[in-house]
Amino acid sequence: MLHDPAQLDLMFQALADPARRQMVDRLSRGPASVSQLAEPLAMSLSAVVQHLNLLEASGLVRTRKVGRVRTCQIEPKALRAAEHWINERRLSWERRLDRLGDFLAEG
Amino acid sequence: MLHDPAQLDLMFQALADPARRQMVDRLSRGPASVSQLAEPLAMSLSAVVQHLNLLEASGLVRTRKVGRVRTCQIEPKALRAAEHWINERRLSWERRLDRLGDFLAEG
DNA sequence: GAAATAGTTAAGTAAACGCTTCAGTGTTGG
DNA sequence: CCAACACTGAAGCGTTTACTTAACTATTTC
Repeated sequence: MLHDPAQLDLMFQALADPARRQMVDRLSRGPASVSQLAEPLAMSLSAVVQHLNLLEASGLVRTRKVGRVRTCQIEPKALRAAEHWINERRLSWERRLDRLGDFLAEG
Repeated sequence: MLHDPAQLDLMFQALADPARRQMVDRLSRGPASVSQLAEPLAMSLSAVVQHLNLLEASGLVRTRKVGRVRTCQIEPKALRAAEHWINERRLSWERRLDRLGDFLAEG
């Protein structure tokens, strides 16, 4: 589910925006309400909610509403999926370089 | 240089587009010319060049022109920087969960 | 040196994005 | 019950993005 390309697409798109990365950064230190997420950002609460909805649609953040406050959490599994995508490509490249090195050393 | 927030911004922005990720994926298997990068993509060569310029500006890809062909390579250091950003946030969250578990286990 | 190749650049366009404001909804405290 | 609180949703607006086409440059090849 997490490795499906559409979800990956949403995740990388979500991470592309500085405000959303700042929100993820804040959430990495612990859960927060929408207002708490909004506090350090120089934009309206409404804008923050829109960013939050994207983050949630991407799977990077899970939220839960109790009473009138929506509490937000990071979803580490989703972060790991994005991490993994990058890691695989980098390793693929580095392994290729290693093989090339071995080949040249054999000469 | 690589951890400067502006560069990180460019990297995540570059990775946000499916076509550009496909190009990175292709390059993870070895160097390629612009035309080779373009071949599997359903868009004009011109569009591919524009994507490539973004990838290069972000630091994710390095290119070098010899004669009339521009050869492209992945820059693993840049991939690692993006990977690292995500990894730090995920670990921060997971460490927090661990401490919480320890605290509850102590009771 | 003419034609094919490989890429570049500029201009234009439609759609997506990131925001704003404003008018709500549901929740809680006094 | 009513005011403050914590969001939510829709409409609108200027900017950026992802393309396109077309005209161009520089290099090979024949």
